[in-house]
Order: sequence, then C-alpha cells, then structure tokens
Amino acid sequence: MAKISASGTGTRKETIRQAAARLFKEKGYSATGMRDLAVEVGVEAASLYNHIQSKSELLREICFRIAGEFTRQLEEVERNQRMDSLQRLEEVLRFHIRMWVGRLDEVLVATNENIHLEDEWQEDFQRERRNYVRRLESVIAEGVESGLIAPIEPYAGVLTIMNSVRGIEFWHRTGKKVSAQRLEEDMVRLLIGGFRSRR
Amino acid sequence: MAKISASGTGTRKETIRQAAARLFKEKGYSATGMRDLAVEVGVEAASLYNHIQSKSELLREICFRIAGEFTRQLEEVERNQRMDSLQRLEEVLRFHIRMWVGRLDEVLVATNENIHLEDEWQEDFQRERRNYVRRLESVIAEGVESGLIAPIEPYAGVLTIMNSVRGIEFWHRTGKKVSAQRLEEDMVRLLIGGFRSRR
DNA sequence: ATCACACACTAACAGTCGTTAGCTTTTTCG
DNA sequence: CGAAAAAGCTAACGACTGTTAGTGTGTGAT
Repeated sequence: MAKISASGTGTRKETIRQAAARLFKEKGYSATGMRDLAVEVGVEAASLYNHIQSKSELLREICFRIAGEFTRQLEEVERNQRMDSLQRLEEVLRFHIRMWVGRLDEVLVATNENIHLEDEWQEDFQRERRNYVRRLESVIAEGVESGLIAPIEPYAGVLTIMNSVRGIEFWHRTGKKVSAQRLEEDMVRLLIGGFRSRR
Repeated sequence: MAKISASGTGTRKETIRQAAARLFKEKGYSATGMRDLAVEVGVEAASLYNHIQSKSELLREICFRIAGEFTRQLEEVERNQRMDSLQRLEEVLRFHIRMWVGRLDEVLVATNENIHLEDEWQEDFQRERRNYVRRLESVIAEGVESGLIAPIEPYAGVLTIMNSVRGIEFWHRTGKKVSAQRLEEDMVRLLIGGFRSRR
C-alpha cells in the first residue's frame, strides 16, 4: 500500500483532490502551488503526476462534480409530482444549505474558482449554471402564477436563494456557535417566508 | 499632463486602483500580473512604481476603502433615532444592494480577494468585519426582543442579509434584463418580508 | 533659458511556477 | 521467489513573477 492513500478509503487520486479542494479554498487556485499540494499530501511535487494529469484537471473535476450534484438534485425535485412550487423551492434551498454545511471545500471551489477553468471548460460550466438558473426560475414563475409565491421577478428570487447560503462559509470559520440545524431552519424560515405570498 | 490620467478626473494613482479593481475582479488577485495591469493602464510595468508602492498596496487600499464605507453607513443608521430595527435593517440592506449594483469591482475584490492581504492587514480586515457583523446582529436582536422581527438567531440573519446580495454579481454579467430598481425592490421584499414577524 | 520634478522607458534581478525526464523503491500478483 | 506495475525520488527546463536600478524626456515654474 502506498503512502498517499494510507488514510481514507478512496483512491489516491481522490485523496489528492480533497487536499486540492482544501488548499484551493484557503488560498485560491492561482496562489496554490503544486509544491504546497505535495506537502499537504506528504509527497514530492513531481510524484503527484503519477496520479493526475495537471493542476487544471483537479480544478475541473472538483467544479464539475459539484455542478453535477446540484443539477441532479434539481432534476429529482422537478420529477416529484407531490410537491407544489413552494415546497420544491424549499427542498432546493435545503439541499444548498446542506451542501454548504457538509461539503464546504468543494462547493466553495466550484463557486469561487471556476473562473480559472480553461476557456472551453469555463464555457461548459457557465452553460450548466445558466441552465440551472433557468430551471429554478421556472419553479418560481410557476409559484407566482398560481399565487403561492409573491409577485417577484423570478430571476431576482433565484439570485437571492442561491447566494444567501454563501454566508455559511463564515459560519464554518467562526466556531459554529449556532447549530447546523438551527442555521438551516432560520435560513429556510427567512427565505421561504419571504417568498410566501401574503394576504 | 502625463498619459496615465488623461481620462477621468482623479489622480494617476486612482486610475491605477480602478484598473486594478477591474482586473482583480476578473482574474483574481494572484492571477493578475503587474504586466497585465500595465497593459490595462497603457504603460510599462515598471512605470507603475512611480505611483504605487506595491501590488499588495493596491489590494489593501481597495479592501479598506470599501470596508470603511460599509462601516460608516452602519454607524449612520445606528445614530438615526427615528427608525425601528426593521427599518434599520432595510436601510442597511438597501445600502448593500446599491454598493453591489454601483461599485461591483471594488466590492467584489474586497469580498473575494481579502484573503490575499498580508497577514497583519488581513487580521485588521477580519476584525473590522467581525465588528460589523456583531453590530448588525444587535440590530436584529433588538427587533426580535421587541417582537418586530421573527424569533431567529441574529447571526443567521446577518449571514443571510450580507450574502444574499452577492447574486448581483451575476446580474451584472448576464445583461441586466431586470432593472436595478426592480431587483432592489424584489430583494428587499423577499428578505425584509422574511424577517418580519408574522401573526 | 534653465533647473527641477514627474513620469516614462529598458534591462535585469532573484525567485517561483507547472511540468518532464530518468532512475529507484515499493507493492502486487502469478 | 521473481517479474511487472505502481508510485516514489532528484534534478532540471523554460516561462513567468514582483520589483529595482539606472537613464532618458517632456512639462511647469523661476
């Protein structure tokens, strides 16, 4: 058994990806050197290339894995016929919150560092993001039409929902005095409460 | 009159700062080279040093100027005796929105690139941020006590308010089909509506 | 007209970057 | 046990980094 994957159950490459996500999150993609990554993994820089093709490959894999998980969950919610649009929205919001709480490193990298993807991949990523936004917009639009959701511009709603959860980054940093559950419930109450049509 | 400040009314240094903010926003601080900045300004890289001390000085000035403006506005709202806590919160939220709409470059750099400040400045910056958060928390706490605001954890409220507006970055990028006014009104309705205590 | 200052230039520095080549060691498997 | 595959190492590459030294040039003030 080789050094790299001594701890954890995944492949060697997965170990490197996780370390990369941690470093990219903390120092940013550009400021993270392969030598930093090597230290984190406990190996010489050149040895990393027995497992990966390039630094940019690591970023690409982190970004698209996360993007895929968000897309998949949205599809699942869209397929569920038993929910009204407000319930759908809440379900999506809760998923975002849980991803930011439980998978901060990767989510943050996908959110902040995707600009460093090579041009073609960057386009793919933006395309997937735009598609996600459009589909979430139509969830809101449906709710507005049915009178369940207050008459707001769906795009404004999507932006607010998707970005309000970014505060969870700071919750991680500052000792988590508020519990994850309480945080989730308060955020849901605040946001879904704001969407709900009042009369 | 020298080349650099030919356009605009500010000093030469201010011209450089603005160009730096634009580049730091687009490519990130670490990925922006002094030679990139020089091209943007229309000068050779070495010439920049007739006006600035270092690359990190530019980042520092951008970050602390923005931090100062947010702090000052919060103080102003705190001093105004005619507002209740919900009005105060709304006023702060509207200021955030307007900053993100009107001063995107600098605000985004202060938000995303502050991690690249040198250690001591980074600490100062974080201190100022924490102080800001605490004071905004107590605005919310006051509202909860008086029954005006729903019984949420103030910290959760602050995180949500401060970060929901980050979506405006994407509004800038995608052609601004929704007007700035509409965006502001919808966001305020969503968020302040969520805070408002219901009975 | 001259002196000085503001500002631009070229050339170069020492260091870091991602990555490769070539070799050695460890692990896996028949 | 012995061969093949996997994974580690050292050394080095060319390109790029922020910054400095030294020099030239055009403008404003005396």
